[in-house]
Amino acid sequence: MSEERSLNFIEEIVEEDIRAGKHGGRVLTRFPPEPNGYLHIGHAKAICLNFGLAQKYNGKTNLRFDDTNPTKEETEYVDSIKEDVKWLGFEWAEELYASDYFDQLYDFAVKLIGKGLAYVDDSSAEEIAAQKGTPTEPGTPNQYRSRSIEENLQLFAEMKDGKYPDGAKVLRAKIDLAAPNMHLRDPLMYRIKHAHHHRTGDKWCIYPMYDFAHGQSDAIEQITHSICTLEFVPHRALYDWFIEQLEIFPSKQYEFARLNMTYTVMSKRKLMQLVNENHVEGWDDPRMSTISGLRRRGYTAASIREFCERIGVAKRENMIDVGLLEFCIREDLNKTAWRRMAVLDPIKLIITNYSEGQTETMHGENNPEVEGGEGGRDIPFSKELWIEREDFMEEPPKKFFRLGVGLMVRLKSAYIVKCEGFKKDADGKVSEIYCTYIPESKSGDDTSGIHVKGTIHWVSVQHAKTAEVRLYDRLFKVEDPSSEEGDFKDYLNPDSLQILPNAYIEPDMVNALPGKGYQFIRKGYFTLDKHSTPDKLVFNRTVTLKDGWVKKG
RNA sequence: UGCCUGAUAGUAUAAUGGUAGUACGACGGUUUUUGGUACCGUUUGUCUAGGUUCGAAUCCUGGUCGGGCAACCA
Repeated sequence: MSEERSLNFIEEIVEEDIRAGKHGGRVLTRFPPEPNGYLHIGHAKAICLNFGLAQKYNGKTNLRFDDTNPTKEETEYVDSIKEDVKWLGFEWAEELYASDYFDQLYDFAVKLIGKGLAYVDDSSAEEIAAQKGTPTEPGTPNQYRSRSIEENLQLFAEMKDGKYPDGAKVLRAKIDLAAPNMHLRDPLMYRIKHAHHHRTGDKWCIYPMYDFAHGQSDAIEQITHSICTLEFVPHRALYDWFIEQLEIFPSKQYEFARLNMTYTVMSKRKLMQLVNENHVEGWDDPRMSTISGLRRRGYTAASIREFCERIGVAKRENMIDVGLLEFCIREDLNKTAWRRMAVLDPIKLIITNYSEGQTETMHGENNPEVEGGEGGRDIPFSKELWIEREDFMEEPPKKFFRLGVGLMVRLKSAYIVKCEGFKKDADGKVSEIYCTYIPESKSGDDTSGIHVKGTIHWVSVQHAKTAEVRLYDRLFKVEDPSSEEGDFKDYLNPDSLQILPNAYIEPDMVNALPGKGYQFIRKGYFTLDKHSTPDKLVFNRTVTLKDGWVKKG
């Protein structure tokens, strides 16, 4: 197959570089998360991009933790990030940390001071902000800007040695206070933070800023293509400036548009708020856009990779319909999930002409999408069955292919039945449905000659097992909660989780495997929740089946 | 008022001066022991005004609209 697939703009850059013999054709990318939260589907896009690029062009990818702010970073996050990247199916060449380079970064800073390109500033944060000017007015230099190299060297060493409290001094690059690009107006390189670092402990009390750590780390690792999101475009000039002045490996930064998805939020800050304020059960709540949440919900790694492939990579702002993610998981699960029957909202159906106490064993295949069905399982059948309440109507409309008095349906993998009547309880609610079955219509051995439009699922009352089933809906009521008036949490969907404590499942489901997807026929795809136990089975609905039946009138 | 970016069906994404294509969605149909799947079909698009050219989504100029930038965050 030589199916021609078009390249995205980053692949074009890489191919051009390879063609030009840049770096001897070597490709080395990196995925550089800050370990201050859990990874979400937006990170998955970056992961697939970075690792995918390396795979495609015989390169490698480093996993580098951008841990330059000790007050926000924790080992718990490091561990979850590694787990998520692995689960997505990628292997990094090296596991690295920006904090591994603190000594080297310190030397880089000394070098810049020595070149007269950095100075220690005693101003407060407010003063520095004020002196930076505004986008339309240039900044103004202060008295510290003209300190001698010797004085700067000494002061910076003292900063490192812990002689000053937090905020007393910073190290700044001496570039241009009138630069149109605000990031070039003498940006901060180091700040004092007497804080414990999750890896370097108390060794340091000064920590480099992002701009004086990221590009330098890229250069140290000899990253060829440093890919990040659009908000870093204005940082690129600084990225290049430091590399040039330091005379280190010329890594290049390229930017793509981050992923936005409808009906969710995609920033660690907001996701953390949802967790901390208990709007969700945790970072891995199945409604969260986190990788761990999607995994617990029943999404497969393959479906997420496919999603990242389909959304593409470009430089324009985008808002992806969450429906595309749902399409990807349905497409995957349709081919792999075993079919089972479960009744979520039960009502009893009694077959009046079926003998009391009689049972039969029906057979159902595991997966009709696969040749041979991938084997099958036995399904016990008896006089009393649970069926879905919505599969019966007292006054069915014209195209209702389910039950109503006088209507016939096929019970999946069993007999055709005809509805003869029903009973209501004291509240006027339908409590039992009465049918007769057609003995000649047994599945696989049907000589009745009868053809019905509808097939419904069922579970034998005396053989049914119970399970808790959790139905998830979108977390927010609006497409883009972040762009709405007021707080994004005002737009949370109050009905995003519906718990059904007593659903009936066919007995074979006690053998359900954790991590495997099942299709509850006609209801959707489900998977075992992490809190499920043999005594109390708990299933999460991953996604519904596409519903082509639109009620009319 | 400055600088940086971007603009192609509803949503994404191709077409790299030469027939505007693909996917998801929507709509309609065929098949079906899941109103699922599969298959077939239909629908809708180059922000705008000029210019260059035999020919412009693509190149040039002006405008319009969107996003980002003034954290001791990344």
